[in-house]
Amino acid sequence: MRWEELDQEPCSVARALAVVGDRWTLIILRDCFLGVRRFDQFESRLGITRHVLTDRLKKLVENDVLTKVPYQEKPLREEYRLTEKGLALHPVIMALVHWGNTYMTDERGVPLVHIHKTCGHRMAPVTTCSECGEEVTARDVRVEVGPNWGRTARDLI
Amino acid sequence: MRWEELDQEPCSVARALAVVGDRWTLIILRDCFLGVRRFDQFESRLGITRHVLTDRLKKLVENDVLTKVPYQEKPLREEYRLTEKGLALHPVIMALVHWGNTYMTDERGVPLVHIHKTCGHRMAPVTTCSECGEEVTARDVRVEVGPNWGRTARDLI
DNA sequence: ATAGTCAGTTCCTTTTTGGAACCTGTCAAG
DNA sequence: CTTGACAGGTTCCAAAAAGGAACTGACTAT
Repeated sequence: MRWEELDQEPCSVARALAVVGDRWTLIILRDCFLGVRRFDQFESRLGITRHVLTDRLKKLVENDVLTKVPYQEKPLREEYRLTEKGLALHPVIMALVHWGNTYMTDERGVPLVHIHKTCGHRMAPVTTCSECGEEVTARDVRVEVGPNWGRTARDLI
Repeated sequence: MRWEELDQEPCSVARALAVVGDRWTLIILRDCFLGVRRFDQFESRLGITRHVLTDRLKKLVENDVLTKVPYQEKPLREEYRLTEKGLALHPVIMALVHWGNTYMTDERGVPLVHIHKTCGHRMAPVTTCSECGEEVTARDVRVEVGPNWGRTARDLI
């Protein structure tokens, strides 16, 4: 399988990763969630090369994760903003931050903390079940193939 | 910034992505959570080239996300299993599946569903606050730099 | 008139993938 | 005792992607 064919796979992870699964995209999105919106801000913060940045932003716009919004005319300047689809990636980013905070810190402690505006506390994201509200871990979940997907060789083991 | 320098960044997302942020790693981990353990299973399911697979598995073992466990001797054969650190990535994978299910499905509907063994229902992952238990969205969270991290140019905007 | 800003594009080099073939140790069948 | 299969790689080369630096174009400020 080539990387470009990933979006046709019968798996939501594969399809999601076809959009956000490359080296720089999730870091660009992290910055979006921190409020970065302009090309040169992304460039100076990330140290990414300009044409890779151009390419990734274009793909994110094509996939409706970001939109270009003009913030001035003459000359036309546009900034990149998260769409609803893009905002919906927030749980992914939070889960990554939490994992990094838990397993990848050095002697200086956690670099970033999340504050829950509603309750005011420093928080960690907890993944819970939409049906019963209990916390969910890897061992509590079974994965099944969706109803309209025959059990093909690649669906499961 | 080069990709290899990412793990020194003062950001947990960057550090997490230094380990799992490349094209294939999260798809390999998806398969790990589905129970795949052996080299040739990964290869045939993913269609990944063998030396890229070798390299990714090696990096995951080096970063303590997977361990090699012998399942036979003569000849020695080892399988790859998730460590606790690896299992802790489950919320990331679930969040990606949920996002893919929400935004990337075609007319055949969702390819994969999660069943919560504890309550028996088909579930969606909900990210909640560890302190107050309420659901958390992107707009409810403020990100702050950790206490031992001075506010350097790249920390925030 | 000169310098600076923003958002790219172009050109060229280095690194990383893709694809296929080959290797090694062991067992099992004919 | 030769052949084939299997598991888990390694080697080789061509193609694709990323890194790095310079250039462009449409302005604005000094």
